Amino acid sequence: MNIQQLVDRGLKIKTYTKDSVIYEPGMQPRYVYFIKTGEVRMVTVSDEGKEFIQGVFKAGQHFGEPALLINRPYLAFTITNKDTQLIAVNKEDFFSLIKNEPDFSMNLIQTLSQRLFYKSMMLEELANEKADHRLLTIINYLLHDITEGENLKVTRQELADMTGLRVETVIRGVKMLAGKGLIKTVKGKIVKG
Amino acid sequence: MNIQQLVDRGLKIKTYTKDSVIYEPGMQPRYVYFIKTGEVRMVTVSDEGKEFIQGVFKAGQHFGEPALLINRPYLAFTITNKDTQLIAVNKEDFFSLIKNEPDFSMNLIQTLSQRLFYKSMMLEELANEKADHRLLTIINYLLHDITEGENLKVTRQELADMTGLRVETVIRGVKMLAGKGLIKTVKGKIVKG
DNA sequence: CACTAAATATGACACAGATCATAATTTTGT
DNA sequence: ACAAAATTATGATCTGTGTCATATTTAGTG
Repeated sequence: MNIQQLVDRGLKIKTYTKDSVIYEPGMQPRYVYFIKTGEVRMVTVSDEGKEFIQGVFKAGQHFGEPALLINRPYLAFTITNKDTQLIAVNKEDFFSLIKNEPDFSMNLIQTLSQRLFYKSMMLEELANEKADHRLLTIINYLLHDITEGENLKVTRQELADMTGLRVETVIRGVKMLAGKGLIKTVKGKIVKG
Repeated sequence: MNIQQLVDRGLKIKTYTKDSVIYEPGMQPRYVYFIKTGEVRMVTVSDEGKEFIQGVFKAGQHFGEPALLINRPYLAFTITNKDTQLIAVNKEDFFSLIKNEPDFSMNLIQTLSQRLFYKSMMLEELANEKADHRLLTIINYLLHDITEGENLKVTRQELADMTGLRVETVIRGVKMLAGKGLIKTVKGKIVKG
């Protein structure tokens, strides 16, 4: 099932401006959201206001399935990173997608597996590893998605919010890793290759 | 799909004694494991030998799907907590289960969703929260599975390995939480109610 | 019931990373 | 090309939890 097919079925496209909140912790889930254009981040926020990035979702992807499927209130905020168009698919329709479209079902299983893999990796890092190790792991993970010579389009703050560290620690850590030759930086940007 | 049906199909039951390693990090996954009897833990281990418990799986459950489904080497060890009987289902059979048994497929999706939920919760805790908060969160999570008056059958070491803390910190933390009346303990055991 | 092993407990000290303050650099918008 | 904003950078402290050492209590075994 892709976006076009959902549109063909007559589902409405909702438009959100950058930094809109789609849902927040405690809300009872009613939809799965398919992203037509734009990008969202899923973040949990501590009492002291510190953010942790649970995931980032882009055009063509969907989010919010787990809470809907196990019928539990959301744990996280989901917030648009850019102007974003979403299609909200209700519970009934989503369940029938799973039941009636084997390809979609298989795809969903693999998507969930991938997310589990990432979270397992990060849990190990947060539970057991120090700042430098955490940073190197995420950076290498993110470098997979880009080509030689390109640079990572993430700020130190975002790296901090993915690793549970503070910006200052990330800044010092990245500098140290670059010094040791474990990563390459150009004008502060982390570069692949 | 349940264990009996797998046996009926002629799949072999393999027996492992307590503390046997089923698979370890780096190995290429070939099977999904269904547990007939016993219990296994999935743990990642840091360079310094510190364990983190990624999950515990009991009779009737299966494990090892994500790595197989996305075709990536294991991140974790899986080790039996007791004498355990397993049925190893190969990739082909597992994929055909998903394709041909809609109920199994739906069930798997919900299982994966539940695991994601747990991991998201723990990531937030490890990234943003201090020892006491982490402890209270896990303890409350574990208390869900037992009835009033019963006590948690986990050691402080196991709590430590689930939260990324050290035993001593868990011991002090549990004592503190009990002192504040946030949890109840009897002879050191954490009791529900 | 005694003996042993495992789990819980407690104190003293060390240290990675948080926190706070302030500055330099790079990016963005007009 | 310039100003404002965002990001990166750096130094000085503070602090929660790790580390180490040793003791006490509880559980398990013949």
